[in-house]
Amino acid sequence: MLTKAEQTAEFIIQTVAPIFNKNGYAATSLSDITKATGLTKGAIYGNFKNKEELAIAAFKMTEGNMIGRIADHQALSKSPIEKLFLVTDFYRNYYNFTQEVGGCPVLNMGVDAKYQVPVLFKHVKSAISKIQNNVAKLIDAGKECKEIKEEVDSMLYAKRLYSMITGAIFMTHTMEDNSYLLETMDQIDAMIHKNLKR
Amino acid sequence: MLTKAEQTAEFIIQTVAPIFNKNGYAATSLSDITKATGLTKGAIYGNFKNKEELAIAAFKMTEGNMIGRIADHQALSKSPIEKLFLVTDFYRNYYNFTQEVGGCPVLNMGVDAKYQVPVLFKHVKSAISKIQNNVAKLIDAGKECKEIKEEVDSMLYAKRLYSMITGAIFMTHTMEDNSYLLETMDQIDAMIHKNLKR
DNA sequence: ACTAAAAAATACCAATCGGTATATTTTTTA
DNA sequence: TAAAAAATATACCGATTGGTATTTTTTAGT
Repeated sequence: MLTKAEQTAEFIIQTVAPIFNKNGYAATSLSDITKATGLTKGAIYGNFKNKEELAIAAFKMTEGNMIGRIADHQALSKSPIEKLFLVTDFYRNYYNFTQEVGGCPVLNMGVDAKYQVPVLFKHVKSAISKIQNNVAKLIDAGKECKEIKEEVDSMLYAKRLYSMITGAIFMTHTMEDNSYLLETMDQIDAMIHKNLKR
Repeated sequence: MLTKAEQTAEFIIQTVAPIFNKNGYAATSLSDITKATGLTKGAIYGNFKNKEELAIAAFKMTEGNMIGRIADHQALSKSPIEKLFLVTDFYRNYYNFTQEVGGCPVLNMGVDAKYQVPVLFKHVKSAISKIQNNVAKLIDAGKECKEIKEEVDSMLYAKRLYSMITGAIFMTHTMEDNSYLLETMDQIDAMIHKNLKR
């Protein structure tokens, strides 16, 4: 059973995560946080050391949730190459998904935290590495079960894939046009068929 | 001849642009601005209505400068398809180029201004449109002089191209790894050769 | 060189910032 | 159910925020 404090901490994180994600670290004030949660500074600082720690906790929660959802979606197939297609399939709905959390946390915090919140920025980098490594492992697994060409550079394609995805996320969010995301996923699927599939 | 005020305004913009670009709008304070310029608030507010107007002026300057450099680089060839290759060539050096100005203004401000500074955000969107339209026009010109296949959707490819570029910019900046940019430009060049070239 | 106008510096404003010490309330345990 | 402990609220802190009114300095025209 969760203690009261654990419940409150979780509630604060859930409430505050989209605010940090939308507005960025500096533009999110303690009064934004107390207003949104209906709690006072006492409750906030009783559960978190300071604003930075809260922002990091919020990012980690959103990131974990996101990675969890990708993993769940990948579980729909046993085949590595099919899991790859399920990744693009996941990102096809990413515009809707990110509306609830106020945009892509990796993109937003990658830009926002870089010169402002170095510790948070490290978490962003490690989130990117996680996702990329997941894709690279998928490609390697695909090689082993003869679905994917032996000669493909798995890390190169993992980086290509995630770079294209991130670009599409930025473009659909700033141009408010989902076609970037959809188009890019088609493009990636074609790339998988042409360059990876054996 | 420029008046004193015009000189000062220009100096302020030049000094302040990289700061806004790095730190974002909210995280750039008036004291950051006065400290960097060596001027006082009186001088700042004598030349700009408020912080927002200054941030917009700074973005427009950096954006104009960037677009100007792309245009200059494109001028190295008369051939539309060669100009396309010169675009990727430009972005191959983008990591160095953006170090001086503190990152990519379109990416940084696109993320930063979205929920914070709507007017600035509009300028970002229009900057993206400008670049994309430039690429689309290049493709159209390439069709007319029989360098590029008649059937290619020029706007589709312009969007693809810029989306990939932006993704690469984000990735090299946050992972601090220039290979994303270089790799993506190779990938785009290959795409031009395979899908666009006649 | 003198003067009018423009520009920049100074001094100030209320509001808000992140954070803390203390008091009060709520929860847990005996 | 009473006491101890945990959690939350209150009240406050100095520093900083963006912005303005006023004074001083600098520039430009004659």
